[in-house]
Amino acid sequence: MDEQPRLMHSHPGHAHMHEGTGATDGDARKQDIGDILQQIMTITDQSLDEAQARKHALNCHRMKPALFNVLCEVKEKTVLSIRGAQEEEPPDPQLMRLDNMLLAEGVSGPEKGGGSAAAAAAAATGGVGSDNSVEHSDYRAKLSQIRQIYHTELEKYEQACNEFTTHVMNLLREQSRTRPISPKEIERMVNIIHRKFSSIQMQLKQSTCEAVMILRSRFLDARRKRRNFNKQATEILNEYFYSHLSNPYPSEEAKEELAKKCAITVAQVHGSVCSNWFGNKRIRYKKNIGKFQEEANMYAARTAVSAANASSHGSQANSPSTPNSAGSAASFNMSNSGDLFMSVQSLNGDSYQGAQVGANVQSQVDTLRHVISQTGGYSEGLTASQMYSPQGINTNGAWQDAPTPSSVTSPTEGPGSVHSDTSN
DNA sequence: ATTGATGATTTGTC
DNA sequence: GACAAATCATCAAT
Repeated sequence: MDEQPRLMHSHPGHAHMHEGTGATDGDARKQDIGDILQQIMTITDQSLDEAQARKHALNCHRMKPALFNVLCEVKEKTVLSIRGAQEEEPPDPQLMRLDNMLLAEGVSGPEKGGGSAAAAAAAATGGVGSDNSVEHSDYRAKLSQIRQIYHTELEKYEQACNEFTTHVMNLLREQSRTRPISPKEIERMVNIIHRKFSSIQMQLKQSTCEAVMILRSRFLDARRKRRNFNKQATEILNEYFYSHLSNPYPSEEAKEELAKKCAITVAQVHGSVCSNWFGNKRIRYKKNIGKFQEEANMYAARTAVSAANASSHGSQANSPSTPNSAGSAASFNMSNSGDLFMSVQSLNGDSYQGAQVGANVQSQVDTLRHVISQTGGYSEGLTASQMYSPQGINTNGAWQDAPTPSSVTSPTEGPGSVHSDTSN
């Protein structure tokens, strides 16, 4: 600013002739610019009170009502056209999809902290599948983290949206004093704002969905990561399987019981693991019985022992001298087993003695039958077909229609390379 | 690295 | 919904 005078005075004698006009003219212009700059510099200070004053002045202007009416008329015409162009847009399918997914994943939707806590507690007290439940809780922790972030962000957006909306509405209301603004227009504006914010929300939802998907792929899909059952678990399952060989379909309760006994992972929900196991076992056993012969013998023998021991408690005066499986099994000849079987049938059918008793005996019979078929394998087909009538014992023809253990192999040649199984 | 065993999932049927 | 069958994917021994 103070350069101007210096500039002026630095060349005093240069332009003699035009000194008068030129100097005064330039001086004035520069003074104007200076004023303008000054105004610009102070405009922020003015804007608050001075603008308010001006606005007030305008509102009080005598021409104002007339002008306002004119504006209203103009507006009337344009609003019509605007109203025509304005349409209700349906809910975005993309957004709906995201919403549904978030709901399904438990990110949005009702808080279920109590539920998950209860589940965790149950898993803990159940004492089963420590590693899997740990994995699961890890997953849940991550999920709830995502959930929390999502909610705080959403809330932030919501708040910002509301703030902005009220701000705009105030502004519009204020302006409506000087220019005609219908409530409809305000509403429209609010809609526009909401749409903008919802598009931001959609981005949030999108990224949340992505995060959840990644989490899923890292944890839940890792459920495919196989952990072999421990020996004890397989043993228990095998025991059940081979002692119910004629009908290896454990009931819900049985499955639950087995799952509990096996202490297999938390995935035992609804005994699905058991179902898997029995499904696999059935199919694989049936597919290649020879391969399972040894195992079958082992378990059959083992359960036969316990069965024999158990029954020796009662009327059956079996000497406890030899807990040898072969011995006890061999002690039953064919007719005997048949009788026993028949008695079991009648017992099952007639009496209310309690399901467990029947099932117990039944499993013993299964086991014994198996052992007998193994030990007395020399008379093959005849014995097998005569020994028990499969149709009678099981309600499910499918399993029994498949090759029966007794009729297929003899133990000596069984395990190794009996069947040239092209099936595998 | 290969391979058999095995738990889990998918697909189709009833 | 349960099951069988096929298939996938991993484990574990070699």
